[in-house]
Amino acid sequence: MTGSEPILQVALPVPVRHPFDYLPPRPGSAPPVRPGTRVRVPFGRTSAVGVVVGIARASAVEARRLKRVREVVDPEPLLDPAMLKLLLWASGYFHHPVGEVVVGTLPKLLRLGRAPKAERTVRYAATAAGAQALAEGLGGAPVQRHLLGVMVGAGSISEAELAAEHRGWRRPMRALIAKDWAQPVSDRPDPPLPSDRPILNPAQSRAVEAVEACLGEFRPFVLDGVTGSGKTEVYLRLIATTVARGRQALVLIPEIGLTPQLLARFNARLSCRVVALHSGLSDGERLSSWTQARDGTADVLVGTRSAVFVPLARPGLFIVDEEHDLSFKQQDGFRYSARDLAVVRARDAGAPVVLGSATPSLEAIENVRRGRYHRLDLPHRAGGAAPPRIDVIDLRARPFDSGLCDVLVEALEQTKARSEQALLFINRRGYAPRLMCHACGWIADCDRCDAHLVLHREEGRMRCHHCAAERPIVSECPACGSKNVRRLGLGTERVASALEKRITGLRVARMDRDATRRRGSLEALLDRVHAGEVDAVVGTQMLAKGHHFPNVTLVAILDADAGLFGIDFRATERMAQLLLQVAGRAGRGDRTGRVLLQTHHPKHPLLRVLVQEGYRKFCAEALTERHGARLPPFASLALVRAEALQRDAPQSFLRDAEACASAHPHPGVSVLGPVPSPMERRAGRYRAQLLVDATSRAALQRFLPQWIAALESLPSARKVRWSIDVDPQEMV
DNA sequence: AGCACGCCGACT
DNA sequence: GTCGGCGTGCTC
Repeated sequence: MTGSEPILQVALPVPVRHPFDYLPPRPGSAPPVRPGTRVRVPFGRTSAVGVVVGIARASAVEARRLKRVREVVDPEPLLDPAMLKLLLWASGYFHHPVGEVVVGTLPKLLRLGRAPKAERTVRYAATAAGAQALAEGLGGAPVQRHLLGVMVGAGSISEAELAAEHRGWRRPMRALIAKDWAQPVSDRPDPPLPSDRPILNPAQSRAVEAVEACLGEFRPFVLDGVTGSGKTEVYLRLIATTVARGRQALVLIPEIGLTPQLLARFNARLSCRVVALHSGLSDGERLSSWTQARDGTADVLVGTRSAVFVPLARPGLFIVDEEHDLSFKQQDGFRYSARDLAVVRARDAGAPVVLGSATPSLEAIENVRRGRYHRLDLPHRAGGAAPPRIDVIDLRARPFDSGLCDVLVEALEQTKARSEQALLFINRRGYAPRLMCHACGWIADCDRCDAHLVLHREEGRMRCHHCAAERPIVSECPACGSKNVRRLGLGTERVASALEKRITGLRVARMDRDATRRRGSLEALLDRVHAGEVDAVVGTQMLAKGHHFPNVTLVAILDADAGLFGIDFRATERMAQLLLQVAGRAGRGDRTGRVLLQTHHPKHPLLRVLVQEGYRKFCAEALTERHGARLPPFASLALVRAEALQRDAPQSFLRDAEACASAHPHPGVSVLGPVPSPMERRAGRYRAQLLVDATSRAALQRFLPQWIAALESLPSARKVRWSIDVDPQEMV
């Protein structure tokens, strides 16, 4: 169909792989709508906000079925060509519907059609009278005096900071304002003066100089720095230089609870405007950060993976901290890799990208070997602290109780005697991961998943860690009536309570998702550890991630076996990274640390190489293995997952999918499966998967588009929910 | 994703 | 006789 009017191709937030064609709002009249502009369009029986992604001269849809754009939302395109290009590229590469990518990654308020707007943050400051009243110790309730003190100390304070000081701050603030002791101040604060810069060590200087020499051109760097070697300091210098040259920096960080600490450090050190984007923000705050980054009123954007989709007015530097971290890959819906997209963005923008980690991913290491990425080493801990000693403890030869062997107990007692602290790592929350009848072998299982229920003693419940199921704890076997029901295995709760019994006076804290669920409880726990009110912390993954505990000199990994025999080919890589990240918590400051690693497999080759020869050697061996097995980074994978309430539906769909692939073979592409997922039933649904193995990204991307089109028209596809995961990180 | 249409069970 | 269950199909 060819018409005289242009056709607007509009991405709408629906799971449909193509954009929808519309006619412009008024024939001829209004200025032409450019790509990147939001429009409100009639859609089915309702209306929707979408983004114009292209303009065509003709449409494949019959002219009489074309509707007209109802309203142009943006006077100027919301998304610049660079961001639109990235989004369309991501939609194509990860094979996710264009509307869910282009519209779905916008902040909620923009999705709803609101104008981009930098929220004016309201701040409060003490008046001169207030400061005087405080100095003279004049009346006022304790909370009022506290808030007054904070305002006098900090100059001014935002609503968010006030909420952190005191939850019900509004009423006392009103009282202070009524007495003319405080007043709202409208404008944003002046950027703080940078505090003193630490002197860089030679390795840090070399890293900074190497990247600075490339500002203004695309160059990927891997900043390989052991824990405590001062990677953040390198970032700060690079950001300062970038901003001084009039450019912006984007810093991606993993999804962990220490964004506020990192932001505080950035704010204290950078004399420019830093905004954040993470899960703790309100919709208004998200819109504000987005707008400031896009308009260039902010110089630095620090955020978790979704921040990779925020436009920048003057992009100059991209940083991905802890690039090996899994949280950069979205695990549902639009399964993108923020780390890889940051590299694509840097290339498009002609800017350097720095991928930092103490334990770089095998992909990053291989890219260095091929000369595509440039490696920067920070081999020494800042301040010259010695690396921790790692002792492998053979559990086979030794009695141990609740995960605590004699060597560990003794080490804990010595640590406490020296008034130092210990971290104990166990990758399972709850009290015991199984409840079993000793008489008949019955085990408490989830009804809806292929998983055991985990006993949570404090709550008095058994909970499934894969769905919402929970039940009260039974003391009698429901199968045979025996009272001999035993709690098997270890979780953080059990280890913590065993520790308290075993070592009298030991002050134990727990750090896992259960213990830190409440807002602010993680911060409170960290404060207690820093204040020395805790001798030992028992925790999960969370412990591994970047918290600074200067007084910790002992780290124990209670069950190093868990990751040695995983089904996922990446299990050992993950295990190695986790071990080193946890071990990195030991011995900061001027004290040497010690790491105890409990295992039943002390001779396991992974442990031996890792402990005796280090991460580099481990990676070299792992890469040799991957090369032999033709696995990533020497191959490119995609995973099709399917799930359904009927047991056979996922497998029969995937068998049809496999048949489609075999009917049209592609060079360099093979399809393996289908196989049931490692946990076949989850939340009441049966799941299966099909692996696509290609010799290269190019081969994979040549194969996928037409194959996916074929899958969409399979009758068996309508009996399942299916999705495709390009470059899958987890095979679950 | 919404939101309809469309045929089969328990209620006024 | 209706209200409503969620299977199936479409949205330019």
